[in-house]
Amino acid sequence: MSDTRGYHHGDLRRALLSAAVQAIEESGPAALSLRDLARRAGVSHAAPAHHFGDRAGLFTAIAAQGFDTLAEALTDAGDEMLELGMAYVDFAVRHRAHFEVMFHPELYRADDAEVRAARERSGAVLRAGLAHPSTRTRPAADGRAGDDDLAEQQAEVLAAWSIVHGFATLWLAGALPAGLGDDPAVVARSVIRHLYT
Amino acid sequence: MSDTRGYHHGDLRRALLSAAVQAIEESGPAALSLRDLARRAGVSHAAPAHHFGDRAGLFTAIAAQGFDTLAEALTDAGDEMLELGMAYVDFAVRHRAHFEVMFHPELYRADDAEVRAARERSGAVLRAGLAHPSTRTRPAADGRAGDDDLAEQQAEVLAAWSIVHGFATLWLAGALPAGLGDDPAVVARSVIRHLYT
DNA sequence: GCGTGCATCTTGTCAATGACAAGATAGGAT
DNA sequence: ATCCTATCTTGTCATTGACAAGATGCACGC
Repeated sequence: MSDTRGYHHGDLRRALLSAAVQAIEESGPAALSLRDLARRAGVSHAAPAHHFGDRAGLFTAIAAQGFDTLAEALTDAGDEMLELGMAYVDFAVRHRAHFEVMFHPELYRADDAEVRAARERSGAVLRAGLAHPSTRTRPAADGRAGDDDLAEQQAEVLAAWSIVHGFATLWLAGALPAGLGDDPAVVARSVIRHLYT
Repeated sequence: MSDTRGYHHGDLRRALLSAAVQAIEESGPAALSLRDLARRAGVSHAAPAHHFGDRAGLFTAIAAQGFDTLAEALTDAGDEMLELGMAYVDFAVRHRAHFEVMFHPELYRADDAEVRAARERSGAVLRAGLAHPSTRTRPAADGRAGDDDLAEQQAEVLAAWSIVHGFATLWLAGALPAGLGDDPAVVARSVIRHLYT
């Protein structure tokens, strides 16, 4: 029952999460008020506490959901660097609220089990995709696979992650100069390509 | 007089700014409390309002100060891409509080005159440095300087800005995997180099 | 059928906060 | 000396997060 009437809401947790995401998209995580959420859902001011404990608990749930969705989106994107990067930016823009919460660990309990698992999942997809031979800038032609190569590969993942994360963050912050159009994907593509000559 | 006693503080505005920066470094901008600042400075709870109006006013002052300091740091870094990028990351890490406020425009009045001027200053330094011929990946060997070239150059600036901003953000968020050491400069250098083969 | 246990939600309360209003103080200009 | 005004204080209000205690009703056992 997804009905919202009566003493028992029926699906309050989901309703609160959804309202929270919408509220965050409107005015950012800092402005989120538990009492406002309760009002939006039509329940009493203390109802959210039962499902999330406190504010940090709510953000923790959002972060977990976000890392899960990100892992899914990256998986669907395949293992080409360009597509992976585009998927990352696309996720950030389309799930702005989740994205902003995920990378503000002071808002939630980053050591929460669900969050850790979901984060690890998305991290693994990212690393796997970026480590794929076809996407390497230098395909390790010398055959050696020593420590240098490992460190090099890690730096490569970091560079790729940095550029897409940076672009997404700057875009969301409205820090980029005007005149780039309103489609982040178009700009992102030409930016990401710079990492591979 | 930098004394803090008596009815008139003497240098309250500066003291509040300094206390705010320290508080933000400790627990992030969201946790900042004007009343706590007042307590730290030893003044009444309403004293900050006179100098900054409201919370957004305080953040506006911090953002302006931040863009100013950034412009200075980038200017001192010269016009080589690698050094510019390192300076950007260095600024973010050493002035974490300013950096975090600057790129969260929902916290302050982004259209404030001082902020706009300071932001424009730092943006100009960034663009100038990154547009410097010696740092271009492809030095426009064909001689043509058409629209494509302009767009290309802009995308290059965006790519450079994105990678350093992304790295700094991820580092500050503690999102990067452990085992990278504790010196962001070392890692940043090897990350930034990926943008130029 | 029918209690009963427990998750779910409510009401009530408290300290902290941001914002605003009105008044006190002092440093400096005339 | 007097006033003027920036600076700071005291007082107040609505809002919020957190907590405590109680109400409600669904599900399950008998």
